[in-house]
Amino acid sequence: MGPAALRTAPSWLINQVATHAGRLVHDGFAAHGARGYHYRLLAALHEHGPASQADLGRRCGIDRSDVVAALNELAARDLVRRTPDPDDRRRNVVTLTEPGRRELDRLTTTLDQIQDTLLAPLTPADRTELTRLLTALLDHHRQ
Amino acid sequence: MGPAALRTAPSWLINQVATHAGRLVHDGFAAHGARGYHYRLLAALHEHGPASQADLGRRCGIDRSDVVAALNELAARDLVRRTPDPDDRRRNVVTLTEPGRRELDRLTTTLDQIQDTLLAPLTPADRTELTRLLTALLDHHRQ
DNA sequence: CAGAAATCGTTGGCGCAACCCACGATCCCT
DNA sequence: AGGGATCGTGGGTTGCGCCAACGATTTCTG
Repeated sequence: MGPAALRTAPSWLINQVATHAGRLVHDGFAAHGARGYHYRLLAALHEHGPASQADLGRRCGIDRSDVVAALNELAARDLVRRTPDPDDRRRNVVTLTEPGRRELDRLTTTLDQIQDTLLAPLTPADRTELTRLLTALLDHHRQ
Repeated sequence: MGPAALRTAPSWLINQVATHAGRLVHDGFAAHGARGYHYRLLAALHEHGPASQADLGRRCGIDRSDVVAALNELAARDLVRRTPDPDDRRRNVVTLTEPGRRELDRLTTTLDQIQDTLLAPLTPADRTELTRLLTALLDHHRQ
């Protein structure tokens, strides 16, 4: 699959692997009625505590407008609570609920299993090496 | 950017790097009025010669219906020619035109430069290693 | 302190990639 | 002669990443 001129291009390889990984994550999350944005938001809330929507967006690298939609869906399932911020009436304070924390745990478990599936063909040393290389790329291309 | 729980997950790292790479490719191709599908189709035509649309789709891993749209755009710019197949009237024979070959050359040059930009922080040995690891993942996840 | 500038939540939109389904036309195999 | 597969095409959907604009509010600043 894919022209030979591309099969050796790292940008192509990365894209293909990312597509496969994305399918795994998508399917795994879909079984819980969730998607990537939901997990990111729940995880960010769990790690740094309640935050405004704009802050959440910055933490997760999600656009403010997309945060709105994802939070609507999370709030509809009571995984998250939106409260007006008394100190700044422009803001909402978003809080992780107890069901939200449990759902996050389930999604995290799913995600861990996916890592194993994804990295199945690699030795532990190779996995470390891959992480190192990807991290180096990411750090460099992040200013 | 991104919850800490994700920052070490390979699926996340791969996705982030793929997003950066995708932006580079997108911008580079956009300067030529092209996108990923266009390049893939042109490259496949150049490598294996004329083909039916369905064959092209299989070569490139692009859905038949998406091949139609992309070929419409390529044909409108005379980069590709669609001819009814005399041996099978269901099929079109898609051919790379001379302008198409030249455009492919330009896109290939652009893509090569992008690889350098993308892999800038890695030593030659690291680049080889990254390619090896990604290829291993890709091979494994194709049954 | 008043007015300008920035921020926040929200709505609505765009593009790309990857899919799916259904149709009529055509071909292939029994 | 039929049934089943294949082909091109048109119509959708989803996820993710963006951008523009708006009214409400807060902060900065002159």
